[in-house]
Amino acid sequence: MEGVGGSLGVRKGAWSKVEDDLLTACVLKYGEGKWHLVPSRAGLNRCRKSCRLRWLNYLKPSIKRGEFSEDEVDMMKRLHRLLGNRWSLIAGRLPGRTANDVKNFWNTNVRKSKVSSRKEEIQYAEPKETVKPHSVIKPQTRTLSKPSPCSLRKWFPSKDQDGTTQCHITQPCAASTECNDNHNNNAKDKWLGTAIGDNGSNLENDKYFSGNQDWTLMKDFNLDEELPTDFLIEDQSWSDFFLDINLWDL
DNA sequence: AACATCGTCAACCGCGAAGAA
DNA sequence: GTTCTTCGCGGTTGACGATGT
Repeated sequence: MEGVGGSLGVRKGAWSKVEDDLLTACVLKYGEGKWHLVPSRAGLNRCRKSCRLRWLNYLKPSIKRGEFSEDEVDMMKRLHRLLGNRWSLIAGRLPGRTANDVKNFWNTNVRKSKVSSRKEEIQYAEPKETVKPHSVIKPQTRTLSKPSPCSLRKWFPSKDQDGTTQCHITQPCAASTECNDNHNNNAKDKWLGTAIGDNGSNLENDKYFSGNQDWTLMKDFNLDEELPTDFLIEDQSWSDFFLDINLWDL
């Protein structure tokens, strides 16, 4: 792996202490971001991607080293069941852990243990009752074509007069024409990140899905009676949907 | 001691999304 | 609307140390 790689003469492979020091000094001075400027600023013969990765996965001061605690592993399993291989989202809920750490840990420890210990997998990955195989939640359920106008946290679907599903906050959403099921993955991620308390939000916050005062206590709301069912995927109720993303119930 | 195999984890690659031009 | 650039992500690779034979 070591050596000068590529036709452009950009260095690849393991990082030296000197390179680490240069990169650290650069990021501390200029801050994270603008990675395309980092190699020249730091005086490194590395590509921007390599610089970014080295910082985020190894040099960043907040990174926690050492073994994963039982709690972390437990949380990881729950989140993985919820999110699938969304390592960055999972890592976001594990302070100090990077997506790469989580991914590596999962691929080595958890996967391995699943092979040798089918029992534990059943405990985490399958419902006790043999209903349907539990599918990993992919936020195709209700996503937004653009995250901003619907505001994601404030957004909520309802049926309009002509029968089309629209987004409403306290006022009809400005982007209502885009609020059908045709939404992109980034919005899904942001929405889901919001739903699980990304951005440092509190999972226990009962008002999490609010934005409209009527929805302040979502857990107490009778979802199935009040919400439009045409927004749900087949054979799913709103209760099912919100149940799925209630981490505290996992 | 020598070799083979396994496990870990840092690093690379390719792709898609988003924003700017 | 199209093209280009940048960023961020997940999948994969490969170096290297540990362990087994």
